[in-house]
Amino acid sequence: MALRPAAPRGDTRQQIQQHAITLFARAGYAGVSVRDVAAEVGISAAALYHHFPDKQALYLAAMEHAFARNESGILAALESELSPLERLNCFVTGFAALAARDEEFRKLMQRELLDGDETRLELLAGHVFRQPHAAIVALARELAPDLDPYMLADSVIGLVLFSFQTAPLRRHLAGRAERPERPERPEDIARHVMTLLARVFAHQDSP
Amino acid sequence: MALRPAAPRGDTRQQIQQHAITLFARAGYAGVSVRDVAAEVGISAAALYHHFPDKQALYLAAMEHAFARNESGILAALESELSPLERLNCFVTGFAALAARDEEFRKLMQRELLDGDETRLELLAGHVFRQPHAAIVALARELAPDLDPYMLADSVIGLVLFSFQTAPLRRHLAGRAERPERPERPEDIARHVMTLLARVFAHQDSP
DNA sequence: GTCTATAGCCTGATAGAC
DNA sequence: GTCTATCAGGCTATAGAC
Repeated sequence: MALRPAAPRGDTRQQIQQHAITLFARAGYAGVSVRDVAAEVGISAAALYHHFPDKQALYLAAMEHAFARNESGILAALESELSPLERLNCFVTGFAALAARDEEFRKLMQRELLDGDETRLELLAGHVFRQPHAAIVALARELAPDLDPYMLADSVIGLVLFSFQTAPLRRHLAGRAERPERPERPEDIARHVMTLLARVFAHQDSP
Repeated sequence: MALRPAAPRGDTRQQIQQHAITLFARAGYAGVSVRDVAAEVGISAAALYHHFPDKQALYLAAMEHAFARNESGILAALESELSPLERLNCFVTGFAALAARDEEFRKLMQRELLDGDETRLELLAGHVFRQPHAAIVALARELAPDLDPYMLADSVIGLVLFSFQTAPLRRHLAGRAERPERPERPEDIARHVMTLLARVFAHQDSP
């Protein structure tokens, strides 16, 4: 230790990626300039171009980094030995926690759904959605064989994510007096979603 | 008639708004230049500035136009004299049809949820969400008094919208062989959502 | 690996003729 | 109401010194 001056290592590239994630999540691809990212890192734009060939490559690398850092956590909950409903609960709880914890990740997903070309959608699918989605489809088949498992899987993910998407709109919707100022805790969202889903699955068990 | 040359009236302003909606929905505020809009309309950028003081005002006017043109349709379904569940069904069906019919409108909503400042979120809430949301909250209170009506209202809207949001991701998710090529008809989405919700509400009626 | 400097283009916005 | 011409500044990306 103490061999290196003060802060940085040879990881300028990773630092750039990290700041790029922050800015791209906040303002989107077109809303962020290469200069913006460089300034945030504390280097010149020319220096940044030493690490990435162009803006597109920087963006792609940032996305890959943002998606990869959440890859492991999502799937784990779905692979345990618990009962189907308990596995679903683990996923919903974990996914809500993730969406709350890594807002940049969530916003980048939303932006890709709007702007992503085939390359970037494939990146998003491969790193984030494909495996959990398949696992939830399988779960859906077990829990509600009479429903379309694909649509149901979409719905599960959508129920969790939409609560976060609409968060900025909330205070414009309710009468402030009537609506208590809720901090939108991810546990509350997860519990709500699981309440709905439990009823959906319970229905056919006692028709 | 035949008093006017060929096509245009004094509605250049509206034509600009219409093309602005198209472009802003496709690429977002930062991704569209004033020149882009002008070119699409077939006039110069300077001419456009005769109708709007600056880009921001153009964007706001375009949003207002896009939101206002869908204002009336959304609420109607919720105000009929049908039973609560039937009213909900009318809303879900109508909202899904709207989301499918006016993709620009849907994308602009998504973009505002990501980028909207307080002014623009208030615009979105006032024109699109406030009244239907309140009506669904009231419906939720009737149909499931033991659930949080606000979260439930969010969930209803989210269930419908998320299916459209994730549409571009679909073909990257499923094994093509396993997954039939579905054109994602809004009726199918509405029926699926209502199947889920009917089970949610049925549960307490026969516990 | 970082800098300054700069090329070449695009941007929002304006001036003034018609 | 529309145009051409233009401004000042920002953009991506590169060149070349250190």
